[in-house]
Amino acid sequence: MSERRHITTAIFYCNGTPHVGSAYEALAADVFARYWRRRLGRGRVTFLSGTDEHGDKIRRAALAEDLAPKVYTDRMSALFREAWQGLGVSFDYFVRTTDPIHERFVQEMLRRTHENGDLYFRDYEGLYCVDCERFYPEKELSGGQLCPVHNRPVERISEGNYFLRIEKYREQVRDHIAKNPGFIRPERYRNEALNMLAEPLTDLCISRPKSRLDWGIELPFDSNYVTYVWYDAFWAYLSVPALAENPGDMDAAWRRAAELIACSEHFIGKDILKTHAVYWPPILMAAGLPLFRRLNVHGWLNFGGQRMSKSSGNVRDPVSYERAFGPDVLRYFVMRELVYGLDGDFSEERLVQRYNADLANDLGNFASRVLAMAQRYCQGEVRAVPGADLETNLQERVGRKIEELDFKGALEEIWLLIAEANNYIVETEPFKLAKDPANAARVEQILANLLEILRMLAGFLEPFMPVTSWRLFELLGLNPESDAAKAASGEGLKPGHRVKPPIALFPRIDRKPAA
RNA sequence: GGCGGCGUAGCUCAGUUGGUCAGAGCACGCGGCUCAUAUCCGCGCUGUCGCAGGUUCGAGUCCUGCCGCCGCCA
Repeated sequence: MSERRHITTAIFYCNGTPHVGSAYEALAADVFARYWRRRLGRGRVTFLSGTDEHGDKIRRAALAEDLAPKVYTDRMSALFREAWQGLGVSFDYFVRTTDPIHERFVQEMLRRTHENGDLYFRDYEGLYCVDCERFYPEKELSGGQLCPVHNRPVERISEGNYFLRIEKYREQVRDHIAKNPGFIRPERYRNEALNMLAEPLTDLCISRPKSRLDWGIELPFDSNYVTYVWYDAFWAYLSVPALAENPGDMDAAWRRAAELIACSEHFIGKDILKTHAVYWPPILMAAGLPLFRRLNVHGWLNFGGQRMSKSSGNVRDPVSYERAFGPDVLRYFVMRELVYGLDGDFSEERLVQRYNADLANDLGNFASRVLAMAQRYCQGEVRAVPGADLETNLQERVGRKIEELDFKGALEEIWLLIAEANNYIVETEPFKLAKDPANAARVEQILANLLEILRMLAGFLEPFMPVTSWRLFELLGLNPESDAAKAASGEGLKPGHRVKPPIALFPRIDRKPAA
């Protein structure tokens, strides 16, 4: 089958540093991407993240530090890229909206949309909030002339601008959502989207006059204007990967973009549901492209019960957690603790609890005791063919849960296997049998089975905990690259294979480390 | 103003279409084992499932009202 997936995180607006909330999104998308890579093969999956670098707010932030916008965004964008890399986020593309390739693609899109006749020019006068980068109708303003979001004065601005006809596509979009239950998920967000599409839409203003703001992509048909930042940013999902293979051939790139969007799984936060459920589909249609495959909407990550945000000052640097607790720990925590789609709470105390209970006591200790026994009773050698009676459909159950975005449930399934395996040790008592040489064969069989379970665990864990998975494969004397792929298949350990002595993968944390 | 969600053991939460669903994990207590990171295994513990009514043979599970949080739209 020619099934493909194009998985994207939001294109992060880089006027601030990455925090645990944005990391959560990148991590969820990464688990999903890693899962599909194993399922479909590397060549059939692309995974993209990136930064959104145009617009007034960025220009002002740069100005405040006395920097040229591009110099400023070079720096900010690198922070995101490095943070994701530090967390093991395995993107294939990290797209910057200031990338010349992206800009070229956006201009092509503008040309096509213009030719299709869905752009028009008109004068517009309204009350504008610089921070929101949008106009407000008078009745939405709070306290007379204040922006309802930022509580600061709006400016009256009159200017000609280009608009995109989106009301024209509203019925079509609504039908699509109504007829495709999985298109927006979880379902609560699908219902909200349908609600938003119940009333007529105001056409989207997609330009800014250069006289007011020149930090943007120039319209190919009017050099006095640049695109509005939102309109530009959506296309980061497609621009660079579409042009990557055929830098010179716009028609080929356009066909590639059509393929990519049709298999796109967007991961976004609920704050940008409207832009993605209501605006993005008509924008695509106006450009003559198919719709994306799915929108996967997640909730907020609170910190100690409070909304995590730059303004409340409780943002945390996600990478510092990896440094303090070790690789994969933040990944494990947010995937295991939070229900995708719902708001969740993040706290260091919970993280330590999870770490000790699940990682140190269950997973780490299990690996340790199995490898120790293999060493002590079999000199680190596999001496029997692992039993065929081992759990076989776990693979399927875990996979289904990941596809449904039930990351928490998938991990619970995996931990059930650890519990069963621990139980198996208690029931069979290999450490007792080993005291009598007559039981050697039985002990060797039990250990072969246990090592095989460890091997399967290493495979199941890879999407969630890539470093841990890697280490487990190494401890098992296997090659993380080549052997990981067959982890869950029947190709298990063979007699004669040697494994290594245990190391403490997750040392218990007795006191809170200074993070 | 309109629409929607949430409120279940000390803590964090699961709970499909109404009938062994009153649950899981953590924490706590007792017992077992000693291969293992004082880890593992077994048993136990606490709840009027926000409040008040209603439908039903039977309701966390449906309906109404109320209280307390929180979203979205306008």
